[in-house]
Amino acid sequence: MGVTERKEREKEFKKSLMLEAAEEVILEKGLDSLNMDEVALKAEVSKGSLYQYFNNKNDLVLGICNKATLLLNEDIQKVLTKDLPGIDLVHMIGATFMSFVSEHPEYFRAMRFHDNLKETAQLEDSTYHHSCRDNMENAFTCMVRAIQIGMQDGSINSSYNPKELAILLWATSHGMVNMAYQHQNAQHFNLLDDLGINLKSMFEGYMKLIGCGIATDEQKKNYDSQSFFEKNGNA
Amino acid sequence: MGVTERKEREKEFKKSLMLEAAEEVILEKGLDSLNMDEVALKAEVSKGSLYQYFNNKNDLVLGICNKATLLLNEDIQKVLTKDLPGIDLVHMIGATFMSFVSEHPEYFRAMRFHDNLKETAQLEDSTYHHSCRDNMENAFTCMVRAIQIGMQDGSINSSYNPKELAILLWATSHGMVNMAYQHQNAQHFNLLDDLGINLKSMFEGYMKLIGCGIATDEQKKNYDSQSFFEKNGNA
DNA sequence: TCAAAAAATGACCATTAGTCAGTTATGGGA
DNA sequence: TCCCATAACTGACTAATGGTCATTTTTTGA
Repeated sequence: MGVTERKEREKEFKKSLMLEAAEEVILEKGLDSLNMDEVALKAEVSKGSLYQYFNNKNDLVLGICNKATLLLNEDIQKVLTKDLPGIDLVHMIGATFMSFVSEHPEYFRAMRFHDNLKETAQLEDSTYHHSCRDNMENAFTCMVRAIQIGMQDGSINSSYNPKELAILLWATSHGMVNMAYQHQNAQHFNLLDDLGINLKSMFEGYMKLIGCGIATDEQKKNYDSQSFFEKNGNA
Repeated sequence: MGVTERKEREKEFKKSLMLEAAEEVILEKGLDSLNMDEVALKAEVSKGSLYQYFNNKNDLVLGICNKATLLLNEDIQKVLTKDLPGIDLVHMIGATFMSFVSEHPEYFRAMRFHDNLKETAQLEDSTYHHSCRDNMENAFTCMVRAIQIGMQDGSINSSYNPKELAILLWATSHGMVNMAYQHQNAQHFNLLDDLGINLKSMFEGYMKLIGCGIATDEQKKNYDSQSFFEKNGNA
């Protein structure tokens, strides 16, 4: 028969239409003023139908976050296929994240929404939570891989622990991307206003910073390489 | 008489009581489930009174953000009074931010709320918006000063533009602080779970990163020092 | 053609931000 | 001390919106 399979496909298709309607609303009015009645109207279904496909409003937004993390993860994985020194892969992963957010601000909003929900207990009743988390973990693993490649080919200082370094790069690049997002999307974000900003070259500045550091050579001997994580196994 | 002055003081005092009530609610239930009825109840005033002191719910949260930014700014300014090399001042400013967020998660939430509102038009009808912005700008200026001091005393590489470097450090340290916040406050934030984390030493890792960079010496000659901002004045 | 199952609907409910007409408290002048 | 004008306070009310569910419509397979 294959009826159930066909229904499943149709269901997924209808879901995707509803997600697209929601994305449009977010692009137009922002995530804060997303409301279910409007999504239903835009998707040309009733509110009740909407709730047949999504558990609740959070679930709907996490559905968008799921698309976002899938897309980002795909882009980042593609970077790892390139035959380049590890440091360049790290660079490209960061640049990929940067342009992803610039091109899809509504996806970044959905991803921040997911981060915010992590503070609450409401995450469990979404079908998308685990998928979003897995996608981001996968992307993070790509960063670790790029670092490991760099340590092997001699382009990245191998005195770091790869995963620990990945965490630092993950956190700092999120900070950069977030600032870029705000500069692009927030009317009241003034920090960069009195400087002519080119986001691409600001990111290059970031890469230079983590590449070379800010200390003078005289200072550098004061730094050592010990891990910043507690060792679990010792007394 | 001084009656109006006294009334003004009393009004400020009552405002502060209401803000404290709101902070308690945020600490207990999180910012998302903050509701005005509960704040009114906790502050032992009617809802109507609450709205006589604050324009709306956003205004109330920005009132907390105002306290937060005042406090943070005060802490950061104190750092600049120390007689230390500039690089150490930068270090201390970051560490100050880090422990501020760790000790006052509800204040950090309010600050993120403010950042989020910057994307909307709703900011104008808050009395606190400009104050919050000024406080953060002030803290940012402290970072610039610390960098300038470091360039003069030879502890920071002076090939950077101080303000541009401050922006990079501002963004990246926000990223670090945000990750630390999530690790401490979000049940569903798993990224650091399989590592024993000590936030203080993770921050040291960050300082080492921006201090020394990640590249090998061989790689470093590939970086140059050009500004990442467009020059405004040229053709 | 028909009955059972699945899907869709929108009126309805509950919560909560924000309002406002009416009440109470305050302060200064007679 | 009384009185009234002003300021402060109150909570019932409205509007908006997330979420539900009894009913209707559509689909399916015999």
